[in-house]
Amino acid sequence: MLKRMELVKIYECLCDRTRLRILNLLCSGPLCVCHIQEVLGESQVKISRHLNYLKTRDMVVVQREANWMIYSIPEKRSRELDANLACLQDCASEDKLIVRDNARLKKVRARLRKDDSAAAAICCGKPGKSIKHGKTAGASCGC
Amino acid sequence: MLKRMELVKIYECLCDRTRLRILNLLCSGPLCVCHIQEVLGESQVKISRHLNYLKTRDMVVVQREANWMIYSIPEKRSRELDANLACLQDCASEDKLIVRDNARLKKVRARLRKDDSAAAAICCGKPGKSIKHGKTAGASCGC
DNA sequence: AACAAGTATTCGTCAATACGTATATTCACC
DNA sequence: GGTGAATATACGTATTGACGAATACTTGTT
Repeated sequence: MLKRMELVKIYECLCDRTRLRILNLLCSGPLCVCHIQEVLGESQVKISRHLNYLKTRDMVVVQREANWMIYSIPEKRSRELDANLACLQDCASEDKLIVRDNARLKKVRARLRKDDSAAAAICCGKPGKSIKHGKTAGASCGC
Repeated sequence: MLKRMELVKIYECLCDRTRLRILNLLCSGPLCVCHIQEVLGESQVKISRHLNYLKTRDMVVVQREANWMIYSIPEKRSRELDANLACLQDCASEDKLIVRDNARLKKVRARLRKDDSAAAAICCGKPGKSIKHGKTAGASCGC
């Protein structure tokens, strides 16, 4: 009956390790599910479910890009969300796991920047299989 | 098996409305249970249980003062806790309930400062009943 | 239409938490 | 030792959330 206060909603999203890691990643830009999955090393179901949890609480927004769902932190953010994400970014650097995530993400992003088609081969198709995408820009998920 | 990361532990404490309100109050100084109870307008059991939750997670420390248990934010705080409490203080002013709590707390504290014995009559004994405490400093819980 | 890749949902289960009621504990004072 | 005030704990219950396994959905390609 009591409307959950905005702040509590934010903390509910942050109080799970996996969601915390996801939000930390998204702070550096939009990502598709498979990249989040790759960086965190967690199962697809787990990632997807936590993303849904975040989405229903307006902590992230989604946008379809061909086969891929690109998740990101919303452009318009409440002051509370902004402050807490900043705080998270500030504190997260103390945590080993987060640091590792950031390092992995950096590699992934570098890989994507370096070569779009190579990126596609890894991101949007398993290595070893020859998947070619036509229309989609650069044949990558674009995140 | 996985040690809960410090940050998650903090967010777990913050993700409940009542605990959030309690921590907000304690940010302005130590308080005994009955004062927290008075300000929040919640049952004693509820307050006590949430305080215990916070205590077991090292978010608050306790000190007995005669009949009263004085809860406070620990002197030594992790960087994460410091940052998040600051963030909380910053954000909390947006929330009506928190604002109301702060106003009520201000009144309580003013009342305590004004007259120690009067404070005792309200804080540590129900008004109308004549309870006299001897030894305890000022006959109040001292928070 | 069939297929494969990326992602979401359903189902069943298990653990954690929130809360009210009742009861226990601890302390100061008589 | 008994009493009352302040606080904590036990018990029962309802809710929520996390997770794995299996399955469904959506889209682009052939």
